[in-house]
Amino acid sequence: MTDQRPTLADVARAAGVSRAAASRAINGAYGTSEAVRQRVRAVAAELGYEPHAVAQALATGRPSAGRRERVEVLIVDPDPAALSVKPFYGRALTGAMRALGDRDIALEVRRVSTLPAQDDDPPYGRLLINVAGAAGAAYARRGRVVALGRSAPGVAFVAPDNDGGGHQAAVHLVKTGRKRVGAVFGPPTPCAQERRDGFLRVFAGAAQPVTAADGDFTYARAYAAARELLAREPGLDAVFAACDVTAMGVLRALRETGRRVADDVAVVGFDGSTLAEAADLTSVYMPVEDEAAAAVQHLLDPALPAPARLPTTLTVRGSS
Amino acid sequence: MTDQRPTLADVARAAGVSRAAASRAINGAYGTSEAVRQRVRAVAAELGYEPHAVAQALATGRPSAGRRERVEVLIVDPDPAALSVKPFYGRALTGAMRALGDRDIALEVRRVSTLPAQDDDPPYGRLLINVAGAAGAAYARRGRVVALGRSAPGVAFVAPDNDGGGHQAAVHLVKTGRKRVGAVFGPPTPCAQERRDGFLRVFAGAAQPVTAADGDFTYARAYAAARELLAREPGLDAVFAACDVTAMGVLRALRETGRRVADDVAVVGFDGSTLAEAADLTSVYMPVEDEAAAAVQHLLDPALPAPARLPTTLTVRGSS
DNA sequence: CTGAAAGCGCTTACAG
DNA sequence: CTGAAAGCGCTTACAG
Repeated sequence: MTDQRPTLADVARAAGVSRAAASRAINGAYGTSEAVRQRVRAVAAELGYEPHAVAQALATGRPSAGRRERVEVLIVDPDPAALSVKPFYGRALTGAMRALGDRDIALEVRRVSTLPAQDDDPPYGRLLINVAGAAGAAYARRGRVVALGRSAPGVAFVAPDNDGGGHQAAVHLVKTGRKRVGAVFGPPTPCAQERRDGFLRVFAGAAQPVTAADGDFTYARAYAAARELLAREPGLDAVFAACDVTAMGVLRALRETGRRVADDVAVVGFDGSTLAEAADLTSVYMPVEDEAAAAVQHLLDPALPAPARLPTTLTVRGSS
Repeated sequence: MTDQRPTLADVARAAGVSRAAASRAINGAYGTSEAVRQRVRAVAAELGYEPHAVAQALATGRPSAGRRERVEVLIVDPDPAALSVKPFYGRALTGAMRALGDRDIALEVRRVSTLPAQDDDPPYGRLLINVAGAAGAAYARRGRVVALGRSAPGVAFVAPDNDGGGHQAAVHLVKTGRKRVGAVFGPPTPCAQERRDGFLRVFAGAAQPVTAADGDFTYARAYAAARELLAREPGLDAVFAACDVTAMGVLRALRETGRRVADDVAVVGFDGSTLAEAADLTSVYMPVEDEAAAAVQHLLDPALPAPARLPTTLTVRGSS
C-alpha cells in the first residue's frame, strides 16, 4: 500500500512546476499564468488531489480549514427514546436552530447519562437540558454554557415561569368551579417543584386540600399515579398534571375507569406541546422554542442581557 | 499582541532542554529521566502550554487529535419549526442515536433548504430525510449516504412499507363497515404516493369511489382539505389521513362541523406517533426509530445488508 | 509569472 | 537518557 493520497508535491512534479506554483494555481491566487493554472488543475483532477486540510491549517495559521464551530445540546434523560416521546426536546432543537440562524455553526445533539470525559475538542458552547447541579457546574468550568431550566448556582439559565404557570392552572380550575382537585406532580427537580408550589399556593387553606401524587414526567408513572389518586379519592373532579406527557397518562386512567374527561373530571397539563393540541387538552403553554433560542443567543453573544424567566400562558381546550 | 499561545519550543527553552526531550516528557514516552519530565511538565503548566492539535495531527499523520467523527442528519423541510411540530424527526434522532450507541461519534442535526456549498469538512456519513432525487444524488457523490425514504435511484434507503400500510388502513375501514370513504393524501413524494396507491388499490372498482383531496403533511393544509372534502361529500363516514399531523387537521374539521369521531366518521392516520396515542387515533404505525437505526447502522458498516422496507402495523384506537 | 527557501508546531527515527 | 535533524503537507514572502 504505497499509493497514499497524492500531495501537492506529486501534482507539481507531474505538472512540471514548483510546489509554490502549484499551490498558487490551485488556490487561484494572483500571479499565475493561465497555462500553468490549467495544466496544474488538470493534473490535480486527474490524480484526484485533495488539499490536506490539516497541513493547510498549520501553514496558514487559520483555524483548521472548514472546521465548523459547533454548539452542543446536552440532554440528560434516562429514557433512550426521550427524543421520540417528549416533544420538549424537538422544540428545544427548533429554538436552538432558530438562534443559530444562517451562521455556519453545527448543532450537535447528545443524550448523556454521566459526565463525559474531558473533551479534547470542546464545542463553542453547550445548551444544558435537565443537567442537574453538580454536572452543570462541571460543564460550566469547561466552557461556555447555558441551561434550559435551573441548573447549578452561577450557571446562566432560561426557564419558563413555572410557578406562575402552576398558579394559572390552579386559578383556572377554581374559576371553572372544580371542588375536589387532584394533582400528579413531577419529580424533585426545580422546575417540577416550582410548578407545584405555584399550583398549591392557590389552595393553601382551602376547604378541600389537593389530593396529590408524585410522578416523574413519564407516561407510565403518571398512569399509575392517576389510578392511585382516583382510588384514594373517587370523587375527584379535576386533575392537574405536571407536564403534557403526564396528562396523557392521566387521561388514560380516566378513560379506563369510565370517567368522561371535562364532564366528570377536568384535566390541565403543562407544556402546551403538540400533544396537548392533539389530545384537546387544556395546558399551560411554555415557549420552549423561545427559551432555547434565547439560551443559544446568549451562548453566541454573552454580552446580551442574561436570559430570564419567560411567561407561560394557559391554553384552554376541551379537557376543562 | 505578541504573546501568542506558547509553543513546545518555548517550553523546551524555558526548561533548558531540546524540543525533542520536551515532546517526550510531555507525551510520557519512554526514555525520559524523571528529572527532565518533571521540570518540563512544571514549565508547561506554568506557561499554560497546550499542544497544538493541528501540528500534532500533521506530524503524526493520525487524524486530527480529538477530532470526533460525526454523522449528519439532514432534514429538508420548509417549516422552521419542523422539529417542534412533527414527531417524526425526534423519532428519527432517537433511532440514529441508538445506532451510534457508545461510539464516540457526534450526531449533527441540520435543517437545510438548498444544497449546502461543498463541505470542507465532510462528515463520516449523512442520513438524508426528505431529500429529493437531485439533491440526494448530489450528496451521494460527496460521501457516504443513506436516505430515510426513497431518494435518488442508487441511493441506499430504508423506508416503511408505505404501500402495505395504506392497504392495512383501507382494509380496516372496509372491515369495520365504512361505506363512504374519503382521504387526505400527501404531497407528490414517493412515500405519500405509495401510501395512496396501497390505500386506493383496495377500493379499485368499488361501488363508491374514494373521495380524495391532496394534502402536504401539514396541519393547516389538512384542515382545509378536510373541510373541502366534507363539503363535497357530507355523508362521508371515514377519512384516511396520509400522516398523523394530517389526521389532526381532519379531526379538527370534524369537530368544527359537529361530527363525532368514530361514531359519525372514522379516522385513520399514518405514523403511529405519540400524537396518535394522544389523540386516541387509529394509525398505521411505522417503526421510524428502527428505520433510522438501520440506516445509521448501514452508514457505520456498509458491509451490512442494505437497508430495506420495514413492515407497518395498524394500531386500532378510539377513532375508528 | 515563477522557483528556492523558510516556516507553521510537533514528532520520531537516528546517533550519541 | 538526550539532542540534532528531517519530515508531516502546505503556504508565502522574497528574489529573480
